[in-house]
Formats: sequence, structure tokens, C-alpha cells
Amino acid sequence: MCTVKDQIDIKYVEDTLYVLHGKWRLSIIISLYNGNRRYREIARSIPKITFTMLSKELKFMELNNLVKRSEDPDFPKMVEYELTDYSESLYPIIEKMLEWGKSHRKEIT
Amino acid sequence: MCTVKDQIDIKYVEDTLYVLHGKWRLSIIISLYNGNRRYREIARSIPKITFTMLSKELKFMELNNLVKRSEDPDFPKMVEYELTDYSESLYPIIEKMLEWGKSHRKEIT
DNA sequence: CCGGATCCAACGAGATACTG
DNA sequence: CAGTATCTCGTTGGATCCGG
Repeated sequence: MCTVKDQIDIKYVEDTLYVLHGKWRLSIIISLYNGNRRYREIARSIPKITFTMLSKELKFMELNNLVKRSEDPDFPKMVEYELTDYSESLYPIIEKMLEWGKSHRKEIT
Repeated sequence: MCTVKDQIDIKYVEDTLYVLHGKWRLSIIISLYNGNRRYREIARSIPKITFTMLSKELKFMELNNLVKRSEDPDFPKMVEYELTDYSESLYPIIEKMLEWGKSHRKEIT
């Protein structure tokens, strides 16, 4: 017993990973953090994402309570998304990832 | 400008994601955090991982400076792995993920 | 403007068999 | 004991076309 840190229970970390899983989900959350709300706005803020993927992800995220969707049915139709308390609570994780990424920035492919 | 948080630059977060990517990498890092060192020991500590995947991941992680490998060529051969400073520095992220997972524990399929 | 439906390509991951 | 080499397969992601 010479470690000072507690044992880490992988299953809780896996739960977190489940929510963050996929190529685009974190990008979308960050886009919303950064103040984007409208569908097109979000799409434009994330380089290379396609409408198809954005739709799929937003759908999943709505079902899993990560975003809240509201719609103004006038024409042209306007849809806005916002983070929920649930996804807001992911902020500390993203913050740590940002810090780590900044510290270790180097060419990656 | 009514947000208190800074804008998050997705590219740094993506760098971090690159290092943590894959089904098993984080489990392996956590296993090493938890004090496992030998190949078999690591394998036994991660439910359902196969030798194939463990080998592939450890190989990748060695090449990317996430683990250090040392070998005792006597018979039976013994190989030990340990985390590097580089991967140790991921601890704050994992810690936040653990906290989040604990707070939001619920059935996930 | 905001998507859904469909189909296809690419990649990650597992099974199996073999080696120093 | 500690791996490697293939091969197959399921899942993810992307392109394209269509609808409210």
C-alpha cells in the first residue's frame, strides 16, 4: 500500500464515456457552450460536420436529455437548441481536457 | 457578451480525445493507476478485454509515450508496464469523469 | 430552414491460430 | 509468459435524395 491515490472504479468512467461517445458529440456541446443555438449556426461552427451527422447527434442528445430543443414554426422555420443542466455539468471534464490539450499541444497527423 | 465562461477551443479538446480514443485505452490507464503492472495482471483486471486488444493498445501506447515497457527475459518471461509522466498528467481528467459518472449513475443498457 | 430515410464505405474490434 | 498475424464482422460515419 504505497499509493496515495484512491482506486478508480472504471465503471463510472465508462458511464461518462457513454455520454461523450462519438466523433461529434463533444464538439456540439462545446459549440453550445460557446453560445451557438440555431441549427445552421451550430453546423457552421463545427468544421466538416455534415447535416446528417448533426441531426443524428442532436436527436440522440435530445432523447438523452443533453440538449433541449425549441421550435418556432413560422416560415422560415427556426429551431434552437440549448444545453440542459445535465450537460452543463460536464463542464469540469471539458475544462480539464482543454487544459491538458493546451499543455501537450503537438502535431498529430 | 453575457457569458462568464471563456470560449472553448475545440481543437485542444480533440487532441486530448485522440490520446484517450478507443474502447480500452482508458481502462488500461486506470488499471495501471490502480497498481497493476504485469501483462496478465492488467488483462485480468479489465473484464472482457482480449489479449489481442490489450497487445494492440499497449503497443500504441508505448509508441505514443503513454506507457513504459520493461522486460525481464528470464523464463518465464516477465514484462511490466508503467505510466509515464505524460499519461500521469491525465489524472485530473479521469478524476472529473469519475466524479461525473458517480453523480449521474443510472442504468445504461 | 430543418431535417428524415436510405444506402454504402471505412474503421474498430473480436476470433482464431501461431511464435519466441 | 507475452505476445503477433490475419481474417471477419458489426458499428459509425458520410453522401445523396426527399419531405414538412
